[in-house]
Amino acid sequence: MKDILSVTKALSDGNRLRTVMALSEMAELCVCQVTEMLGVAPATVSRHMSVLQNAGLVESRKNGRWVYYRLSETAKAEPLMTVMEWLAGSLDRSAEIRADRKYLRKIARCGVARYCATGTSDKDD
Amino acid sequence: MKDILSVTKALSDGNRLRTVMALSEMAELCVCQVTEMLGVAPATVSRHMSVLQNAGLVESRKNGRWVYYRLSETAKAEPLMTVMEWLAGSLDRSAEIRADRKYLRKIARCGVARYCATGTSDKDD
DNA sequence: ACTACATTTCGTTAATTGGCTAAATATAGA
DNA sequence: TCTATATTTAGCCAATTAACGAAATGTAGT
Repeated sequence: MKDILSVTKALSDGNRLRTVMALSEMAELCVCQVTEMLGVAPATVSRHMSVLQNAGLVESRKNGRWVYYRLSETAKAEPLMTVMEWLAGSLDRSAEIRADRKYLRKIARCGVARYCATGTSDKDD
Repeated sequence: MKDILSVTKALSDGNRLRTVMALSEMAELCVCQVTEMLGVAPATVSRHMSVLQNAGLVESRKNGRWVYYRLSETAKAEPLMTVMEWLAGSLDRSAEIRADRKYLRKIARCGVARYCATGTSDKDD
């Protein structure tokens, strides 16, 4: 039962839910992008990602100074995918998730490295 | 997003997860049966049931002194059912859930009213 | 080696939560 | 009405957790 609980607990936090939804949109995100999206401290994001990773929901890939997270193969495989799809379906109507999506597209446009290096935020545009 | 969070939060506690699994087995259970199964105070069970009810996962029916809880129609309808099935599939291999099932059959045998009235437990048989 | 930056780990704090007991509420039966 | 039982609510306490800042770790470039 512990395995299941680690998954349901991982999905029981709003910021982690937003992150999972973002990853189902963007395929891959580095910590600094998620940090920007959520508007919390990098250390906080790092802990959230490790919770998601321990639950088996995401996998990571290191590239230089950056660590990219993506939905895990397990999470994309049945039957966990049905859960993800259910979340996606229900959350499509969420204003918060919609705002995240729009913002993520903006982040993606300026490129990860450039964004991280400058640290500038266009969130209030 | 609050709706989704209320569901994932409801499922992020071990005792509530055990209760949901029990309800997917037994169709209906009164608070005292769940109390016996979980081995916690009745007040604690009552609070757990209200969390599940607020999340829309269970519905209740009052009969005399007893309140029976069952999985809600919403919970049994798609797409939430896929989540429940996923939980069921994954938890089938859980020793804790198996023990609960066995114990619930014993509770069911002696009848709800009789069980609640006597308050005797056969848990250690 | 030194600097700069991304990420993680550590230590602390405030908020949340699951548990209990006690008290309140509701119902069945003497 | 009075008693017994089932459930809920309220109040409290201990454990968990999400957040932060500071410090540590790791990597790229000078």
